Amino acid sequence: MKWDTLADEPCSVARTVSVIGDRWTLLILRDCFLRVRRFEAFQTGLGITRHLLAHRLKKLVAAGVLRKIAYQQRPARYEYVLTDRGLDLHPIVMGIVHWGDIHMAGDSGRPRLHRHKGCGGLFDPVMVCSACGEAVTARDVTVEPGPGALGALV
Amino acid sequence: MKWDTLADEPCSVARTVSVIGDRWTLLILRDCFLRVRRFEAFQTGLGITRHLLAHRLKKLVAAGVLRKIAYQQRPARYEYVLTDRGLDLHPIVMGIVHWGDIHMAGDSGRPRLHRHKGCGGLFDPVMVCSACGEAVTARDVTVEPGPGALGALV
DNA sequence: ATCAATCAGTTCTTTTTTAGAACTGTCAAC
DNA sequence: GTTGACAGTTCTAAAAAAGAACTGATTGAT
Repeated sequence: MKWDTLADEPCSVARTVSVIGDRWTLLILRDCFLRVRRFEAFQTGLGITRHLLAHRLKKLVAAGVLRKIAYQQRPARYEYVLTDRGLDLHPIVMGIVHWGDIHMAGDSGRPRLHRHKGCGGLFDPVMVCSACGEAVTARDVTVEPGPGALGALV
Repeated sequence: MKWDTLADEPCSVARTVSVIGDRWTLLILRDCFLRVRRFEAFQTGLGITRHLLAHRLKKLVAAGVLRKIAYQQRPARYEYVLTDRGLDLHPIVMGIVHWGDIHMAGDSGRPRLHRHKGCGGLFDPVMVCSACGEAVTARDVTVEPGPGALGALV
């Protein structure tokens, strides 16, 4: 399988992975949600090579996840900010954070805490069913082919 | 930055990404949640090279996400199944699916549907606040250092 | 008894990607 | 007019992945 064909698979996981399924991309997105916006800030914060950072940012812009906003002219300089499409990745990033908090935090505890502006409390993300509102775990879910399925389920 | 140092960063995203932040690994996990268990099934379904599949499975077992269960002796043959730790990745995978459903499904619609056994309905995953139960979006969240933070926030 | 098939890998070479460092160009401030 | 900030680009070397063939244990068919 070639990576450029991944986006064409009849699978939402494969399609999403074709956009964000790369280690540096996920770390860049983490920084985006932490309000990092500029090339130098990404580069020094992450330790990514400048070459790769330029490449990844370009890809995220092309995918509609980030957009460039000029913050000065002469020389033209841009900030990279999340689009609505990019903001929709928040549950994925929060899910990643939460798994790390639960399974990878050492004795010193979790590195970051999240506060919900709505209620003012510290919180963990909980996944619930859009139909009934109850919390959902892996064992509560069955999968069936949808209209966009082309063939076998797997 | 070397990838083996990623797990030691004071960041739950980096730590989780050190386990699952790779395209093939995410696709393998998708198949795990779809009840794929055997080497040949992963390999033919994904089109991954056998070399890489063996490597990724070994890594996931070492990380405690999958475990090997013998389904026959002579020759010894194993199935790879999700541990509890692996099942906890479900919200991440569902988040990935949901983003693809919303942003990458074409006119033919989403490739797969999910049914909640609890209520019997088709559903989308919704992320809510563990403190108040309300739905949470990116704009509703602020981040602060936790006990495991070693230094700067970003 | 022999042959083909199944399954889970391993081993090789070639190609692609990433790391790491240095370089370019535009401007502002000193 | 020199230095420094910023946002890249361009190299080469090292690492990872692709692609294909091979191993080895066993079962079932001929």
